[in-house]
Amino acid sequence: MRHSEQRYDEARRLSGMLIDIAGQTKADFAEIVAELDLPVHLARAVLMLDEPAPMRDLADRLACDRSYVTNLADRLEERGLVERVSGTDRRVKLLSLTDAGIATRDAISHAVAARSMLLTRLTDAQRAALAPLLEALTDADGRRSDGC
Amino acid sequence: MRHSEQRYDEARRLSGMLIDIAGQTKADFAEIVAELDLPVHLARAVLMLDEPAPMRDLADRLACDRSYVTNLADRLEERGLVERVSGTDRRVKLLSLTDAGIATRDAISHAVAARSMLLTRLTDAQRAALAPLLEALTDADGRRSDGC
DNA sequence: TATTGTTATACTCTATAACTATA
DNA sequence: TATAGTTATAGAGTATAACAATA
Repeated sequence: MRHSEQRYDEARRLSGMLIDIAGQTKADFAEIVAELDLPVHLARAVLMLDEPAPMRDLADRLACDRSYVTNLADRLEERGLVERVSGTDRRVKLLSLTDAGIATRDAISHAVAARSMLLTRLTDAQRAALAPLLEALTDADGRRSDGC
Repeated sequence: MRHSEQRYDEARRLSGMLIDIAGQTKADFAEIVAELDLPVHLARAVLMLDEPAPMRDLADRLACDRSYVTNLADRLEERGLVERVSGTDRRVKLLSLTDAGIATRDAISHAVAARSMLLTRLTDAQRAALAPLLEALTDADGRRSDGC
């Protein structure tokens, strides 16, 4: 089983690095938004609200339950970052960024741009080489195993 | 701020892919070990026990509290996969794989080797190109942001 | 006194189920 | 009847604090 062990070692080494790097990426994001006093989930929701969106859509995009989106929306509203606005279908509530929410979103964007490991540690050529490899690895099914 | 937005978009796209891929890698691992009826944390601990190790070491390597390692050890022991053996320092207990534990570890290894996305979706040349990019991204500090 | 492992407990995160209002 | 959001609650996962034994 020598061959299988070599294959295992290579897979373990690479996937270990991938998982570490993704973990670092998440941790960097967490650190950036912690300075804005935001838990990661709230920050992710803010970034998703480029356009006002039904809470149900948020639940789908974050891959979590509607009840948890209610929880997130409550906390975002307490902080004055979003407002619930009614849609034409009166069952639906859209989450819409307030001015403070827009400012927060922009602050997150700029901080990520300034500090991302992907930008600070790789040259343009390296990033150009990385992108197609990641695309090859990305599941065509669009299976999102991330999220909640 | 046009330039900053472009940088942000590129960082977001790449880090999104990285996080997705790492998530898929973790999900694949979870699926493999679920077939062996093992939660991910127990499986990770089994893979770490190539050599018998003090519980404290496990806590460090898994980046979680000693009390949680007690929990993991209890569950691994219930399944007959590890034994607690005393070290020369009688405060210390080493976790040591039983024969069943060794068989389980090997089963995990082989299944990972057979099914890893990294091996099935990338050519040898692509993996060779990926490795140095991941190394460039890997934190020199060895900061482990993964774990518990 | 400091460290290992254990116990009991509490907290965070997230989901499930039941409910209301609207379609 | 089915869907959007809410509420109350429960479960998993993990940490904290206090403790016993040993160094």
